Amino acid sequence: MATRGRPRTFDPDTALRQALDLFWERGYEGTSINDLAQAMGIASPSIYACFGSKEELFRRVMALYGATAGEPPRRALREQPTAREAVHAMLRATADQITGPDTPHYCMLILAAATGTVENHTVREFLADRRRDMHDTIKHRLARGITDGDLTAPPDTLDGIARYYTTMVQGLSVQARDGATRAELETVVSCAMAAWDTLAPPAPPQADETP
Amino acid sequence: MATRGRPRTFDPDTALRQALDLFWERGYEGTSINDLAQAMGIASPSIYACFGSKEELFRRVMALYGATAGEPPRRALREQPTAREAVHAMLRATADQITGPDTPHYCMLILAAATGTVENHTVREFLADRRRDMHDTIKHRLARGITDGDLTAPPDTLDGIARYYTTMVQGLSVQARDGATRAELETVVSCAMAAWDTLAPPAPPQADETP
DNA sequence: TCGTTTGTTTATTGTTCGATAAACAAAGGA
DNA sequence: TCCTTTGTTTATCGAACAATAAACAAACGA
Repeated sequence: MATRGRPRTFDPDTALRQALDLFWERGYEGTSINDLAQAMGIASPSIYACFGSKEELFRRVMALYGATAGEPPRRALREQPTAREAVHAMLRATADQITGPDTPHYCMLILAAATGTVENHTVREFLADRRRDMHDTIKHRLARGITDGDLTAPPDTLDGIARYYTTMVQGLSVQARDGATRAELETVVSCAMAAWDTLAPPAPPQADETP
Repeated sequence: MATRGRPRTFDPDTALRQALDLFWERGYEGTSINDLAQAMGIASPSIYACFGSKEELFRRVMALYGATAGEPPRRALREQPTAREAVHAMLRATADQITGPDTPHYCMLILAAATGTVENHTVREFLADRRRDMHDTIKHRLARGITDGDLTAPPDTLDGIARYYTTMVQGLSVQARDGATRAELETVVSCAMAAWDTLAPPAPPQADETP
């Protein structure tokens, strides 16, 4: 049972990318179905047939956003050899991402639905959940630093340090939204990293390592 | 020419406070005129007669917000004796403010209109202007620290340091919105202050300093 | 070819949006 | 006592909102 019925005249992935562009620019509530239909090049019934509802479309869009724009900071966190380098690279990747020439200057996850009507509460909480995931991801990376031996912070401080750098990422998004340049964000990142050695002193004798 | 015509049956200041409560909860676009009329206890034509339009009402509300909720952080910045204490107290006052028991857990200035429809662009820029004022205010306080002799940072780093602490304040708002407690914000503030001595070494022969 | 299935097109649905017109009410000035 | 002024009340305005019903179109299986 493969292809019964009239074939679709548009590519859902392409349409999703076009929806992403518009949601990114105007946020969830600032984007109407009519605007979306026009940007996606289809009529509104096709949106509902393919994606279900405005909220479901937005969730699909956010998945795409996470897999594309959200990937560089996450990769930095994952691939850098030490916790310090990982956090630093993540902050720089974030600064890059939110000052790109072809996209709005902020992180969708943070500003696309911060406040709004009562009826859209579930959408805001959906984004809030993803933001809380950011904190967990950073915290786990710090814990890995302890396991790897490149980080010697007291384990009970990890949550606070992770929250501190999460807060930085979220603040950077507001800064970029308000017109801060990439260079200005770099100074902020440098300040944020200046706290590192106080918060997490480097491991003293790093001679022999790697079992 | 004093009081001609029918006297007003409501107190504009009280109505403004009630409008503040609702705008604070739902943001600019999330709050409708009907909602406002109900919360203010008057009919919508009275809103227009007294305040002009939704946008003008919101600007009045934000002035009230700045004079009330916005005052403690500003006062901390103004009244603390050293730049370091001023910034630290400002961060703590901000954390207090955005985790209060009777108000939404975020700063209106930062999250009440982050994204939205094209037609409300002027409202978003109005808030963005006020946020840029935050940066200027902090920067001037740092400059005063140099004049007062309690701060020995290179003058060309003041903008970056000010932007760093502005970014912190803005990030804290997102954290509180997502449910971070006052205690959790305190750990973030501590981390933020850990960067201070690296960024701005304390003046050597200065008498006082209180941890 | 014909019936079934699926997608698109067209035309709306009822609701809510910000904002007003018109009628009515309460005050001062003459 | 009118007349003017100002505010409230009532009833909307046209536009935009998210979401659909119904009619039409294009594919497959038989």
